[in-house]
Order: sequence, then structure tokens, then C-alpha cells
Amino acid sequence: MGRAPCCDKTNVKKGPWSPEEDAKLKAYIENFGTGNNWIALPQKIGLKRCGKSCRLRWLNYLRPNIKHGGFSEEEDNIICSLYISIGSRWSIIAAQLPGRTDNDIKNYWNTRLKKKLLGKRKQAHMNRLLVGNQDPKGKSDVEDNSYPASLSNSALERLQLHIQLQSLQNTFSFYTNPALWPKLNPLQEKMIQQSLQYLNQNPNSRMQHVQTSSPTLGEEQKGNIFEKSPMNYFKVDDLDNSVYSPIAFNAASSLAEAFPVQKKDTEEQVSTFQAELDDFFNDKGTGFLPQEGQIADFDCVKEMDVTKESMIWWSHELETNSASSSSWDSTSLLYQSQAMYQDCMLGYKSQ
DNA sequence: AAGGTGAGCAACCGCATGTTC
DNA sequence: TGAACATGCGGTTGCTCACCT
Repeated sequence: MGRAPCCDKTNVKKGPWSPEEDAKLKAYIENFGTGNNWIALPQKIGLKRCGKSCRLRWLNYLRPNIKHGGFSEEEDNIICSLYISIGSRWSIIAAQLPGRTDNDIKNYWNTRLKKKLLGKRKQAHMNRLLVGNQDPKGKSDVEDNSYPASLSNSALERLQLHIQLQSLQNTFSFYTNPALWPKLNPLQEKMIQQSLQYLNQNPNSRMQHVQTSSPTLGEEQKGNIFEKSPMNYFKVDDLDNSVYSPIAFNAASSLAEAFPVQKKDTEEQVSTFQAELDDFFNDKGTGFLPQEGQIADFDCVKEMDVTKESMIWWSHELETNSASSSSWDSTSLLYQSQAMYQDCMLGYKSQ
């Protein structure tokens, strides 16, 4: 048995509202309020409209202090920032912008802001390609310190781009809101998170994927290692010395399975790995889906005691958390995400 | 001038959640 | 406690208008 319709569909008017209808609705609500019953309201005032339609019309157009169009730069920033952080939660975004409605913001985003933002990304990408092509020495960007393609300093920036692009595509950002992480591939998320954290703490570092025949690492390296991995690890060089990163050592072995590199680190292999890693983070090309055994190899997963059941539970928790707008402070999130957005945009401007 | 196309936007639809009885 | 109903929300649709050919 389906839900009973909220009104008699055959006896209600659809389509644009006439000025007379607007006037009737506005006058009634201003005088008597909605009476907390939108369904009954149209009958009371003799409108052949669905109650939901009346509500929408009032909220989006007739209620006082509604602003239409003319979004300011500041409003653009707020919308973009929040969208990157929380996705298409238009009502929450609208709550940060007095006088704006969720519908208005949604339309504005879909028709203009999204294009504007993606246009900047595209432009930045094109700029990079142009710079690479114009290099007179014909160096690959692996060799060129200004454009290192291995997971170097720019990896941070690139990972951020991945995250933000994925946020745009998936309407979530696990970056600023851990409660939202599981919506994406948790392995990718945790690895990115760990990588970002480490690279943030070690701004001079370069990160490479390294495979070694040595089953263990030297004593001098142990202090920098969370956990040994017999064959694969991420090697992080900063300018002063080489350290071995606490980044996803167990992930490295699983990654190595996904992206086998047979010999020790040559620039070419690092470059290849880099490209493959790109694909990995982009969910394309390799189509890497970890098997159960592989999942257990990720230290991020170990922390979570992952089983199929817990993943399901985790997923459910996410849905619950993300569905409840009162479960987190959207204002603090706004400041947090605005800073991220500003960083991102500054990054584009500097290119 | 007429037809095609795409952008912008108002409104609708269906689902999820909240509330009431 | 659960069914019925009301409300809120986000995705989608379809209309209008401006621009292009």
C-alpha cells in the first residue's frame, strides 16, 4: 500500500503562480499564520493548490526579506566552502545566508557557481600542462623540481585537489568532516588523510613508493617507522635527510599488490607508480577493489577492526550522522571549510 | 526573420524524517 | 508501539527567454 496523496491531484492547479494567488496566500499568512497545517491552508483561502505548493511558494518567494539574485563574492565563497565540506545540504547552506532560500542557492550553484569553480580547476590544469610542455629541456615533471610528479610537496596540493574534486563529484568532503569519510572508499580516505597529515608536518618532504629486497629496515630508520613492512614502504625524503614515512606502511604492501613495481626506485617507476596512484585515487584505470585480506593490511582498517558487519554498521552511522543537521556545528564547519576553500583558491591564483 | 540551443529558474515529485494520536 | 499524517529536503523537470546561426 502506497502513501495516500497529500491532496486531490486532479483538482489542484499546477504551474506558475498568478499574482492573485500570491496575494491571497500572502494576505492570509500575514494575518493568520499558517496554522501549522499547510495541507488545510489552501482550502481555507480558496486556492486550488496543493498544500506543499503553497508552502514552497511562501518560503521561497512570498515571505518577507527574501533576496533573489545578485549573489555577492562573499556569498559565493560561503556557498562554495560549505558545498565542499558538506555537499548538497542546501537548507544548511541557506541557513548561513540570511534572505536566501535553499532552492535559490541550489539553482545558483547548479547553473553558475559549479561552472565557475570547475572552470578555475580546468584552467589551472591547463596551465600546468602548458608549463610542462614549454619546458625547453624537455624534462619530465618528475625531474623538474618545480613540478615534481612523484608524490612530492605538490602531492599535498594534488591530494587536496583530488579530495576537493571528489567532494564536488561525490558531494562530500571527508577532509574536513571525518564523520563523512565512509561515504567514499575508506581505504583511499584514510591513506589520503594520513598522507596529508604527514606532508603537512613535513613541508620539505618528497614521497616515493619504494620496494626493497631487504626484509627489514636499518636501525637508524626504525624511529621513523610505525610498523615494518617487509617489501614495500613509502620513502619520504626531506631536504636534510631521508626518513621513512609513517604513512600507510601496510597500505604500501597492498598498494604494491595493486600497482606492482618490480625493481628498486627509478624515476620512471616512481613516475609510473604516481600515475597509477592517480588512477587509484580517481577510482579509474586499475579498478582496484581490495580483497578482504588486503583490507586487513591497511593500518587504518586495523584501527577500525573491520569486518563486513562493521563496515555496514559504519555506513549506517554515516548516514545517521550526515542526515542529522543538528549533530554538528555548521557554523564552525563554515569557518573551517572557508579557510580550506580560500587556500584552494589562493593555490589557483598563484599558478 | 525563423528555428535551434542552452542557461536560468520556478515549481513539482518522491522520499526521509518528525509528529501526533 | 506503530500507523497515519505533516513537513522538510534534495533531485529533477519543464517553461521562458536570450543568444546564435
